[in-house]
Amino acid sequence: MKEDNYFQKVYELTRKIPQGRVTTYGIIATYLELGSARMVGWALNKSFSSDFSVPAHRVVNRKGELTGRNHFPAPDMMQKLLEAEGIKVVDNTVVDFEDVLWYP
DNA sequence: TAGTTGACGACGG
DNA sequence: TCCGTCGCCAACT
Repeated sequence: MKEDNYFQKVYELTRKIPQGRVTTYGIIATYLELGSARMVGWALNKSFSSDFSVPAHRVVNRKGELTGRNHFPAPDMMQKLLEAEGIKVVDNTVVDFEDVLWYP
């Protein structure tokens, strides 16, 4: 079990996302120099199997859409978690996306 | 060992 | 402006 691989870096950065804020796969990929946003999605997918403490619901695509909700235990879990933090979600998309967007 | 998949992003028509 | 295609790179089968 390597703790210093890029998967762990994604988890660590995701945990740093403040409550009530969101970020995108592309931002994480660029910040960690992963080379591809798909790697971030893959890492977060695996995060459910390795570490449930990763707030993956705060990571969306560049449009602000909750594309990852289908990979949660419940499809509406992601939206409920975001709304619980004060983020408005309509039609699986974050309202005022740029306003709540967080940069590392 | 090689091919396919995948929670995306950028670019072109 | 919207839709389709290509590229990214590691994990899985």
